[in-house]
Amino acid sequence: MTIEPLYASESQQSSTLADRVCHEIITAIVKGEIPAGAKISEPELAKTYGISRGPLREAIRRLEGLRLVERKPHIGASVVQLSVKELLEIYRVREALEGMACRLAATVMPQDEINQLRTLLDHHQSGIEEQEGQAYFQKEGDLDFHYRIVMASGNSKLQELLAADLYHLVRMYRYQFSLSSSRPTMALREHHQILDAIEARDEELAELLMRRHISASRRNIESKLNQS
Amino acid sequence: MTIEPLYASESQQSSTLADRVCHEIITAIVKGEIPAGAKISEPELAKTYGISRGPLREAIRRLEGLRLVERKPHIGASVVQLSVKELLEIYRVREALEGMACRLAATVMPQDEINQLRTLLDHHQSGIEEQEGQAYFQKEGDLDFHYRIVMASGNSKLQELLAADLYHLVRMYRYQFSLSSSRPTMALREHHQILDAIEARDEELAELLMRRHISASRRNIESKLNQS
DNA sequence: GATAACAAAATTGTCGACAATGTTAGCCTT
DNA sequence: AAGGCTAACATTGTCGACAATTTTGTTATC
Repeated sequence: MTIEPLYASESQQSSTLADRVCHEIITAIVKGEIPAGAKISEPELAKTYGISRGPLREAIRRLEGLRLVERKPHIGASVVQLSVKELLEIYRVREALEGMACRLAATVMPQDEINQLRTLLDHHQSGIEEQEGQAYFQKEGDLDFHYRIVMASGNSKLQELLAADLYHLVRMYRYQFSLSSSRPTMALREHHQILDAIEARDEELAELLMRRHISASRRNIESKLNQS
Repeated sequence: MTIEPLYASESQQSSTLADRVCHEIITAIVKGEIPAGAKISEPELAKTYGISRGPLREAIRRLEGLRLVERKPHIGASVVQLSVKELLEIYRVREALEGMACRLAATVMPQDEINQLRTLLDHHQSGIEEQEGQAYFQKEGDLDFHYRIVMASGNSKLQELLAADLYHLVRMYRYQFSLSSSRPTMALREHHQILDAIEARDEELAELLMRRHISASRRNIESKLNQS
C-alpha cells in the first residue's frame, strides 16, 4: 500500500500552455533542477518547453506571485535565493497559520478523516522503525500530515495560502538544504498528540500543540544552520 | 497635517506596462470601478489602458496570484465575487497572521515608531470626536494602524502576505459592502491597548489583544451580515 | 595596464496577426 | 412552439517580429 502525498497533484494537464508550463517550472524549481538564484532566460526556457515566449512570460508572472521567482524590469527573472532569515520567517508564518488551521480542524474535521490520518501516522511509524523510507517521512510525509490538517480546516483562504503558496517554498528549501527534521521520532509523537487534541475537539490545545510543534522545528533548523 | 495611509503607494510608475497597468487595475477593482463578479474582456481593457493584449494578459496573471480575479481556461477572467463565508475566512487568517505580527512587533518595534503610531491614533481620536473624517478612520485609518504593526514586525513574509496580498481583498470588501467598523470608539481603544502591550514589550499580551481585536471585528461583521 | 567611451550582441518588453475555443443567433426538425 | 443542429461571430490562446534596454566586448586614451 503506497500512500502518495495528497498535494502531489503534478502532471495535471491544463488546457493552456501557460498553466501547464507553470506547473512544470514549479516542479523544476522545487526539485532544484533550476537551481536557486539562477537567472531565468526566456528564450532558453521557451525552447526547453517547446513554447513561445508569450505563454512563458505569463507563467513567470504567476511564479512571481508565488514568490518562487523575482523579477526586475528589463533585467529578467531569477529563482529566489532564500536566506536563512527568510526560512525562519516562513516558519513564523506557518506557526501562525497552521496553528489556526489546527484550531479550526479540531472543530470541523470529520471522525473518519481523523481515523484515516491516524492510519497514515502509523505507516510513518513503521517507516521510521525500519529505518527505510525514512527519507520519505522526513521530506514529504511530514508535510503531508500538515497538508491534511490544513485541508481539514475547511478554510479556503488558509488552504490557498499554505498549500498552494507557502508549501512550495518549504519543499524547495528541503530539497535545497537537504533539511530533514532529524528528529522524526519526536515529530511523529507530536503529530499523534496534535491529532489527539483534534479528536478530543479541544481547539485550544490543538492550536497550542501545532504552534509548539512548528516552533520546535524552527528552533531545530535555527540551531542547525547557525552552527554551520 | 494630513496623514496619508502608508500603503497608498499607488501611482508608482514602473517601467513596464504590465506592472503599471497591473497596479491600475488593482485600484480599479478595489474601488469597485470594475465591479465584483464582472467579466474582464481583454480587448476592452486593452483599449481602456491603451496597451496591447500581451502585457495585459501578464497583468491578469499577477491579479490571479493576488486572488483578485479568477481565470477559467478559454472562458476568461472575472473579478472575484467574495462571499460572506470567504470574508469571514479572511478574518481568521488575519487573526492568525496579525496576531503573530503583533507578537513580533512587541519585541522589535523601535520606541520612536511606537511614539509615532501613538500620535497617529490621537489624530484618529480627534477625527472621531469631530464626527468628520470618520469615514477616513473607518475605511482607511483602521487598516493603516494594522499596516504599521505588520510592517513593524520586521518579518518580510508576513509583510508580503498581509500588506501586499490580503489587504487588497479587505479594502475591496470595505468599498463594496460599505463595511465600516461601526464601533470606531471601541476599536480605537483597542488599538491603544495593543500599542500599550507593544510598548511594554509584552509579546504574549500583544498577540492576544490583536487576536481579540480582529476576532471582535469578525463577529461584528458576522452579526451584521447575517441579519440582512 | 587600467579605465572610459563606444559599438555590437543578447535579452526583455511590446505589438499585431493567426489559430483554437467558446458563444450566440438563426434555422430546421419534431 | 420547443429543442437541437449549424454556421457566423466574438473571445481567448499562441506565435513570430520589431522596439527598447541592458549587457558584453572592443578600442582608444591616459
